[in-house]
Amino acid sequence: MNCEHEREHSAAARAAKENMPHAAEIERLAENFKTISEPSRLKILFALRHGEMCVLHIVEAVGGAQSAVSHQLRLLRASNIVKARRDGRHIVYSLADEHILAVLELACAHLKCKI
Amino acid sequence: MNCEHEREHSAAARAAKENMPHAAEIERLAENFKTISEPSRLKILFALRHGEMCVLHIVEAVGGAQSAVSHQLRLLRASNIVKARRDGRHIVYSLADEHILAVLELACAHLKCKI
DNA sequence: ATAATATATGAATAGTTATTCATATATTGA
DNA sequence: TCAATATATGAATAACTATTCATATATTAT
Repeated sequence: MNCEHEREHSAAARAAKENMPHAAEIERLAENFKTISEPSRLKILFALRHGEMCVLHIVEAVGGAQSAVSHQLRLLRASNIVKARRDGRHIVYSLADEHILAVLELACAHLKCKI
Repeated sequence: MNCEHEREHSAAARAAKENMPHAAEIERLAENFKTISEPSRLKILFALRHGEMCVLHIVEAVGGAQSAVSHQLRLLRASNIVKARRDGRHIVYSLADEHILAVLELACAHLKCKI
């Protein structure tokens, strides 16, 4: 490249290249963001703000088909965004850790929207 | 539904339903997360941690074709995740606000990965 | 053991998206 | 104005994903 900003910005470019996280970490991050980037899955997370719930209660809260919700829960679970425990014939879901809500709140702050 | 947890969890389900953010807000949120859920775009954000950069410097830092980077920058810009200003024949990009890095750091904390 | 309830899953389809290639636009210097 | 540099964009293809439908698995009560 042959850019006049060479002196000003190429140091930033070099630092950026040297400190770039490894591909595997970036892909894991991307995977996680992708998991929370679908409206139906976000709804599930907003629902679980109000406490743990079994699948049919989640279906009640977010709408849609049971099968669809189950598929989405599987993805959320695979990414460790929600956790599940069995209670009798129910599977009770809840948010996996405190980072989840914090990320949602930060994103809402960025968008200046109230949740 | 006919679930034994009716008494225990249905209050949470009702609260979840009543306090569910509007569809438009959820879609805006999802849109934003989707934008930061692709490895190539994440790389750009990690690059811009080190300061503002013009497109060719970003290309240098993250790799890939100029055209691809430009397309990705357009999406990041449309979601107000990066901002751009013209400086001569360059367009200089930077992170749009302090929430961006904060979200990345929270996500990294969740994944227990160091960035 | 059987029926009923709760949840999960495989396959198929329809919709979405990243990348590439070729080209267009915009700015500067000669 | 012309050439060179920097960035953006339209179209096409290939890869991915959400949803639906049908069905499977697991648990409990009778």
